[in-house]
Amino acid sequence: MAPRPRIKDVAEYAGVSPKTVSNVINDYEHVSEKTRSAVREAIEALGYRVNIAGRQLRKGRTGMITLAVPELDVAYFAELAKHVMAAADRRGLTVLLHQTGGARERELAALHGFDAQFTDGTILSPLSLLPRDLATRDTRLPVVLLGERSQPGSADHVGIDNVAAAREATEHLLARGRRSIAVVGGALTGRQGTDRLRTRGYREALRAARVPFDADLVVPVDAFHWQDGARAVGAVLRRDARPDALLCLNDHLALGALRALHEAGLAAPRDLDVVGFDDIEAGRFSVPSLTTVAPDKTAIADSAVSLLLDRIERRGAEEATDHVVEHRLVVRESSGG
Amino acid sequence: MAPRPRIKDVAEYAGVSPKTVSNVINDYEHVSEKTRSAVREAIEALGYRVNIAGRQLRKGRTGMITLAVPELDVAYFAELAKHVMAAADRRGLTVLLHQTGGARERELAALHGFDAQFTDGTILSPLSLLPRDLATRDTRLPVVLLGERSQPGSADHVGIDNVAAAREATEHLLARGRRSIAVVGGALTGRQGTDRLRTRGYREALRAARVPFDADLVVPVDAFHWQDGARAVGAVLRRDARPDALLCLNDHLALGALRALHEAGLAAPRDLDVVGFDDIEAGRFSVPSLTTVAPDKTAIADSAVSLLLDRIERRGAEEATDHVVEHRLVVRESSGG
DNA sequence: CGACATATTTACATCGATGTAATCGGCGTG
DNA sequence: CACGCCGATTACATCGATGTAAATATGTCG
Repeated sequence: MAPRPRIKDVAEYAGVSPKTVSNVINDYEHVSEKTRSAVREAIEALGYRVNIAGRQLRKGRTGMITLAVPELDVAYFAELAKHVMAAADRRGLTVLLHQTGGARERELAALHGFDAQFTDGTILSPLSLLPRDLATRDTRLPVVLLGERSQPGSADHVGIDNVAAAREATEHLLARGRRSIAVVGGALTGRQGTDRLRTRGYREALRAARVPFDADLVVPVDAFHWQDGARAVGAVLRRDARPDALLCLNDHLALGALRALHEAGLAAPRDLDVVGFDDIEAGRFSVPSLTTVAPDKTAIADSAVSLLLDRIERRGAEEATDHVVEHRLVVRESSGG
Repeated sequence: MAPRPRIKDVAEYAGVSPKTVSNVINDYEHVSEKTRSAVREAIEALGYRVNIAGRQLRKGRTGMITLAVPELDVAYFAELAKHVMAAADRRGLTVLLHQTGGARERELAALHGFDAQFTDGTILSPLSLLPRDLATRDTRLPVVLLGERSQPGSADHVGIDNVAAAREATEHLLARGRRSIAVVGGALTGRQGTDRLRTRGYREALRAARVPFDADLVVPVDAFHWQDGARAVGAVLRRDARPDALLCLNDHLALGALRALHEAGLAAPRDLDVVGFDDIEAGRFSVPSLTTVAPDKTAIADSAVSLLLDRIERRGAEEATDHVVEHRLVVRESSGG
C-alpha cells in the first residue's frame, strides 16, 4: 500500500519547495496565484493531508481539549458534553472526551495522564478527587473544574449555586404545604461535594420555615442512577411515617423514584411531590413530568471553554476564578405544575 | 513559567543519554537496574511526561481511535460510546469522541478530516453518508461502520439484523392480537437506512401473518427524539381509525409516544401496545416500562474495536467484512409483559 | 537604465522521541 | 592473558511540518 504523501512529495510534484507548500496550506499571503493553484492541484492529485503530529510538534499546540466526565450514560453529562463540544467547535477546538467512572485514579489521570499532556487543557467534572490532588497538581496544565466547588484558588471552576438551588427547590415544596421532605442522595458528612451543598440548602430552607430537621429523612444512595432512586424509595416506604415529598439530588434518582412509587401504587403529585436536579430530557416526557432544577448548561459549557482557553493562552499562573452560572426551578407535574 | 522538560533534560539530570531515557520509558529490557532507577528518579524530579506528538511522529501511531456518532444526548449513542470506550481501554486505546449531528459534511469529516488523520482509525455511525462517499473514500484510513448496512465491500460493518429484529417485534404484537400496527419513524423510500430495513421487517411479518399492509400506518418523523414520538402520536390520533399498536423505531420515539398517549388519556398496554428499539435505560424505568429490541451493545462495541484494530494492524486492503450481532426482544409492560 | 523597495520563494534548523547501528565494558574461556 | 561474546549504552539520523532569515524575482521611480 502506498504510504501517505508528505509535504515533500507535494512539493516535488508541484515543482516548488516544501516550505511553499506549507505556505499555501497555511494561507500565507505572499504566494502568487499561479503557484498557489499549482500546489493546490498537486495536493488534490496526491490526496495529501497534513500530518497533525508533525504540525503539533512544530507549533506546540494540538487545538484539542479534554472533557472528562464520570459517565456518559448519565444524561446530564451527555447533554453537557454536547454543549461543551458545540462551544469548543465555535472556537475551533476539538474535544477529546474521557470517562472517569468517578474513580479518583482516573480523575487524576485526566489531570496528569495521557490526555492531559496531549491536549491543550482539561475540563474535569470530578467526583472523587481530593483537595490535595488539586493542591499538588501540575499547574502547567490548564484545568477547569465543573460541578463541585473546588478548593478556592486551586483551579478555575464553573457551576451553579448548589446551596441556593436546593434551598429554592425546598421552598417550593414547603410552599405547597409539604412538611416531611426526604432528601434522596443527600449527605450530612463526607466530602464537600454537590450532595453536601444541596443538603445544606435544603436545611437552610427548613430552618427559615421553622420546620424541624429530621436526619432520618436524609437517604443516602450508592450512586446517582435510576435504580438507586428506585431502591431509595423502597427503603423510604418501609418506614412507618411516609414523607410527603422527595427532593432527589438528580433527575435519574427522581425518575427511578417515580417508577418505584408507581409500583407501590402511589403517584406524584397526588400522594407526594417529587423534585429532581439537572433538567434532563427524560424528565420532560416522563409520566408525570418532572419538576427539576435546571442549570444553564449552555452557559456552563461556554464559560468552561472560555476560561480554559484563557488559561491556555495566557499560561501565567493567575488567580483561579469561580464562575457561578444561572439556574432556575422548572415546575412540572410531579409537584403540581 | 518553566517550559515542560524534554527527554534531553531528563537525560542530563540523570547523567545518561536521551536514548537511554527513551529505553527506560519504553521498557526496553537491556537497561541495568541502576540506570533504570536513576532515570525514574530524574523523571519524577522534573515532572517529565512524554510528548505524544514527538512519539507519534516517530512511531507513526497515536494509540487513539475516533468514534463518531450523530448525537450524544441520544441515549443509545451515549451507552454505545461507553461500551466502545471500555472495549478500547481493554486494548490500550484511547477514544476520541466526535458528534456529527448526522450531517453528511461532518460525517465526511470524520472519515477524512482532522480526527481521521490524527487517530489510527475511525468507528462511524452514519446517518446521511451516501454510498458514493464510501466508494470514494481514502482506504488508507481504517474505518468501521456501525448501524446501517453499508455498501458491501466498501468498509467493515457491525450491526444487528434490523430486518429480523423488526420482524420479531411485529410478530410479537401480532401474536398479542394486534392488527393495526403503526410504524413510527418508518420509511418506504429513500436511503437504505435503518428505518427502511426495519420497515421491511415489519412488512415481512405482516405478510407472513396475512395482515394487509396499510401505507397510512407508516408515520414519518423528522428525527428520532422524544418530541418526534410525541408529535407522531398526535398525528396518529387525529385519524379516524386508531391503531392498536405502535412499533416505534427507537426508544426515544416510543417514550415520547407513551407521554403523548398519557396526555390523550390513553395508556399502554390497555388501549394499545408500544414497542421500541435500542433498550435504553429510560425504558426500564418508564411508566409503563417499555418493550424493546435490545441489541447486544457490548458485542457491537467489542466487534467494532476488534475489526478496527485488525484494519490498523494489517493495513492491507482485505475484503470488508460484515459483522452481525445478536439482539433480543425484551417484553415489558408496554406490550403486556 | 540603475538603484531600491517589495513580493515571492527557498535553504536550513528545529520541534521531541526513537530506530539503527556502532561502541563500550565486563566476564568467561581456552 | 588475550579473545570473543553479550549485555548496556550511545551517536546519529529521521519522522513531517514550519519559523527564521536569506536569496531571488518583480516592479517602481527618478
